This record gives sequence, structure tokens and C-alpha cells, in this order.
Amino acid sequence: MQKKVFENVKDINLKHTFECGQCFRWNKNEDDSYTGVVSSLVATVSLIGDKLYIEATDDFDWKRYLDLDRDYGKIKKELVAKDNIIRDAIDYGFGIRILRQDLWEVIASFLISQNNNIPRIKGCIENLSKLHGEKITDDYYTFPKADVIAKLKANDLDEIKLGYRAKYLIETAKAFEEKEFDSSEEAYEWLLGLSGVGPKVASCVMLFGFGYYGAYPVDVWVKKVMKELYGIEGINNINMFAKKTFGDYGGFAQQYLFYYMRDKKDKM
DNA sequence: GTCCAGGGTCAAG
DNA sequence: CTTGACCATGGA
Repeated sequence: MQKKVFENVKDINLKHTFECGQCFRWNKNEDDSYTGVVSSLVATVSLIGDKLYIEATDDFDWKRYLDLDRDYGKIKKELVAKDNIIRDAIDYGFGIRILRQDLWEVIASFLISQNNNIPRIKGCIENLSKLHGEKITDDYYTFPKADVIAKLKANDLDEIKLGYRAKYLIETAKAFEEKEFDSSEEAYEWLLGLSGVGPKVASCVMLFGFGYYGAYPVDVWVKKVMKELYGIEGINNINMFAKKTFGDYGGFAQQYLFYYMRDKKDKM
């Protein structure tokens, strides 16, 4: 076991970060810590005061993964300065941090997410890992790599119950490669060429996989929050507004708004 | 039984 | 460039 402690950590809350819909493999424990699979390790993260404790089966760059070097206080301040409406959403999910996740896992996960709900997405991903990932400990398996999925036939995924998404996953696994891009536009166009990847999934991958923080993924919840809080409808109007108002911080703004809208409904 | 979920594809207008 | 039927699955 590798133990690490990060002291004086600000602007982080584990529930906000792990349950804001950006990741699907972290689960809450009874003591409010979170256990999840990242890369090829299992880790448990707990936050006590401003100290972050991490216990993992292997060494890992947690500072990068948890984006600990970024000043989220500054980002929140600038967002509120440009748009007063987002204040409630930021107060609600004040501890969100955007994780630096593995590119392939993000592509595959959000491909599965289409027209699906988060509990079921998590179930699909867990079953996919159990069936085709590598065993780490008794209960935890790695997310299967693209070349493993690429070798499968459609019926190899039957018991995962991915529905029509199964063929997208295999086709995209075949086409996937770790690539370098000269610009974000080029990366986005490459993503749109993948099977089962449209504007929304590609935006999520830009944000969560490539770390392009100007991305503003629009799903049913963001549509809802844009209509109810801003009175804006239509994908083009939403995109224009987001670019104009949030600019390079669009991804952060989107996460606060998404979490606010989606989590809040459970408490009404 | 109907509606909905972090939508995309494809054909038609 | 936009619109709409269709796509599997399970929970509400």
C-alpha cells in the first residue's frame, strides 16, 4: 500500500468531485471516504479538514489526477464576476475539481453514457471491467484497454447489456490510438469521426480526457439548467452564450451547473 | 403501460 | 445545415 498526504488542500469536496458526473468508478464508503479504480490501481481517498489522505495499491501522480495545482478559488471568483446567475450553482458544488482521466477510458465511458442514466452507466462500466479488465484485487478490475475491446465480437458484450452502444464501443476501440494534435479543433474533429461519438460525447472527452477547459458539453441536464436559470433554449444559442460568458472556463462552469441541476432534484 | 436517462446515426427535407 | 424516426436497457 502506498500512503500519501496532501496538506492545506482548498476548494475540494469528495462528493462534489466524485459525484458530479465526470467519472463512474468512484464509490462512497460508510465513513464518507471514496474508493475507486484509476489506471491499474485501487485507491481510497479521504478528506479530513484540509488534509487529503490517499491509500493506493500502487504509486500514482495524484496531484495531476486531482488537479491539485490549479487555483479553483480564482476560477470561481472570475465566473461569478462575469455571471451572477451561476453563483448558487458554485455555492452548491464548491468542491468540484475536474479530474485528469485516461483518454481511452473517457471516450469509452461517455460513449456508453449516451441516452443512458448515471447509475446504469456505472453498472455497465463495472461489469465491462469485471469481464474484460485485469484483476487488481478480489473485487476490483482495471478498465479494459482499447486493444482488448477491439478484439471482441458484438456478442462478447451481450451480458454487459450495452444495447445498441456495444457496436459503437468495439468500432471505436478499433479506431482508437494515442495521438498528438496540433489544436483542440483537430482533436475535436478526430473525436467526431469515431463511431458513436457526436458533439456531446466529444465535448466531454475534450474536457475530461484532453483537459480542454473551454469545452461546454450540453446534455439534457444542461439544457434544463440553461432554460430554467438563463431562459436560453436551442443548442446553438446555448453554445454561443457559453462561449461569450464563460470563455475558457466553460468546462468548469458546465460542471457546477450540471451538478447543481442534477443533484438538487433528489432533494426536492 | 409510458417516460426518461451526461445522444448518435442516418435519411430526408 | 436542420429535423425526426429509430436505436436497447432498466428504473421511476
